[in-house]
Amino acid sequence: MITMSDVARAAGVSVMTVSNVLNERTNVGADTRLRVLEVVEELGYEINLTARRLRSGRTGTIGLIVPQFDLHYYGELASRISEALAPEGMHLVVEQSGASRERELSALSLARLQQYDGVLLSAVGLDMADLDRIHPDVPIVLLGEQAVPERYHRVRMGNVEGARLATEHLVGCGARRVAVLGGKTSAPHPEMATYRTDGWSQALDQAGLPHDPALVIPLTTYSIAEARSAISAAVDGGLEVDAIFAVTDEVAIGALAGLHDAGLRVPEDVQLAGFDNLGISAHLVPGLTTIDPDHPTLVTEALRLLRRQLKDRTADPEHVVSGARLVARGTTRGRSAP
Amino acid sequence: MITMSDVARAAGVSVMTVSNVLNERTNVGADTRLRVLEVVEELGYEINLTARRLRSGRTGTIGLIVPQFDLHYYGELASRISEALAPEGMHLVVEQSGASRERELSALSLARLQQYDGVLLSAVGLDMADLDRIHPDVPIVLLGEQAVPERYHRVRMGNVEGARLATEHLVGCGARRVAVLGGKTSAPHPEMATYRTDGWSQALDQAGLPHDPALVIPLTTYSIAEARSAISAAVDGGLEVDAIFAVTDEVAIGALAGLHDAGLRVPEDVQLAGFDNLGISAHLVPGLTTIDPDHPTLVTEALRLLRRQLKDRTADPEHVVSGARLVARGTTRGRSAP
DNA sequence: TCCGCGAGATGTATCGTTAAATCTCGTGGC
DNA sequence: GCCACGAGATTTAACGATACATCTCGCGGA
Repeated sequence: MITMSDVARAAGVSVMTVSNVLNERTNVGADTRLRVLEVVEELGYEINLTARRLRSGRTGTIGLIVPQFDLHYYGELASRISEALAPEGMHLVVEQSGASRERELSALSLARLQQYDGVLLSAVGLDMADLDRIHPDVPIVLLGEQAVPERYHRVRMGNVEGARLATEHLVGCGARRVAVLGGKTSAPHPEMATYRTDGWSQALDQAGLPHDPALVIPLTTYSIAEARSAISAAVDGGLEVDAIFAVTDEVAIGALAGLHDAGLRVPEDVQLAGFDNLGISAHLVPGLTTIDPDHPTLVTEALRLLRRQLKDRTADPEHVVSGARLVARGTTRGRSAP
Repeated sequence: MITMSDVARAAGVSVMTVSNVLNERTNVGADTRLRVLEVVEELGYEINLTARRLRSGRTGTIGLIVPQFDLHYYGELASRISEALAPEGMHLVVEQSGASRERELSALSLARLQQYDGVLLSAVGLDMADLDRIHPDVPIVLLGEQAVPERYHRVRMGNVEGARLATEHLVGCGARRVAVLGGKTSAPHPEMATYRTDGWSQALDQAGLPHDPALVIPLTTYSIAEARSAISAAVDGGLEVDAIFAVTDEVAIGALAGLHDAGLRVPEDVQLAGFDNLGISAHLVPGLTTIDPDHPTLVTEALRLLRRQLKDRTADPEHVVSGARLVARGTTRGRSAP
């Protein structure tokens, strides 16, 4: 391994001068700078980021912690963030916390957090108390829906509003019995599913429709496979619905398959709406009606909050909520979106 | 920040003893060990991985570099690898190289590679010459299909064989004009698309079917959206086919939508087969016939090759090819898979 | 002539940990 | 009673970079 002192020796200057050149600091003569750069090139020297980090604290790397790589939502999120950071010379690495409280806590250990200049955390397994226990010296922005202590900076979607829009749309398209797939009416701590179920519930109230508890179909992993079998089972079990609000697009994809298994047509027999507006959702057959949570704003805002903390550790925490917009497609019988 | 010497002072021992305790080394008395652990707990001390890495070289972290987070294949890959590493106490972080040569090279800079104990590289933008130029001191295993210098350890799928199986299956189900979506007949360097096109081509030869160059529909990003519009455009342009072999499932999903746009039914008018057996493929409507590249083996073998290099830097390079298996589902008219 | 100044370069201490060498005893063999 | 031995603990010197203080000069002003 070639170090800075190898370069310094070869260029006939001090280590400090090499460091100054590479960090574009002042007080280096033009000719010296050139000589150093030549030698760097010639020896193929590259800086040791570990050493720099230990000494200076800066890493140039942002960490994103997500529950699962293979939920499409997180893949898209990671991709967007990575692209947004690239032009600033920052660099994203993604870790999977595995959706369990235990692994999420381990991903949030000081040891692991220290490795980043900042962390974007999309937690699901942690509750308020866990988050309260963590006092990292690294800027963190929470992405997500669960309740969090005030001191955290945070960006989230307009869950209740979005779910209400989706459900209203289903009702507006003639639905009278709207199930919520992945719904959750009570939980020790509010989270994505409870908020979206609230929105569903509000829309039903507003429309004067009853909400039969049988219409809430719970899920635990929110995977396509689980959603599919849940829907199949529900229909086989005699559940009668004319519409389904799926709490995520991933779940809606499973519902599409499950309804097909049960011999029901979408949207003729049962209408369907999701939430997230995944890239794939526009390309399903039929196209999935869904809620667009305004991904670009989510990303922009999350990075803005992060940069703000990077500049000023004591910046006041901010909670940002992105707007929700309905995207009507083939799984519902309404007119197309504007 | 609390350091080891804070712990040492509080426990009335030397820093080295704390280090010995935390690293479970011998020559520490039982009572001393307990006292140290108590103090660690009490102060909430966590090791500084950066310092450890600088001194010892070990990081406990494996890097996975993929072109795009939002291609479903890579999300699933990352998830599988992450789960496989967890029980060994190793830890996966994923980076996106953005599919461009430039960004891929930057992800492979010594500086970035040094951060990991080992690297799994799923490169697409790099050619043989680029890979030949890189001489990292970190164990690398290449995952993927392009031609690579002999000295690299590598795991890949049975591309040609798989593509042949898929195409044979289509032909066996009565297809006579089989297009290859995402196909590429010539390229400066062989890659995923060329190998799979070769397999398609072999199957046609074997069946005595001509391969009209118009049947090769090229793509550049292999995204769902691109595939969809390519198929729409091809059909609108007068292309007549009774089957499509899509080089990836992602592309097949786009084809499904594109065929629907063109008013063609699957599998009645046009049969369809993909490659990769993504998680979602079983849950499309109709279910996607595809090639299963044996993901578990791919992951197991990749990690085996990595561990082998971790143990012995000079281990002879190995090239592993996983087996391909047809999974017949609703997009083709054959009997179901065994 | 002398001093102050600043550009250009260097020296030194340090970040927090670990490898390797060293020190300190109590014990058992002869 | 002496010495070898090894468990238990400590000391020392890095790992490769950077922050900060310092040094050297040539030059212009008093």
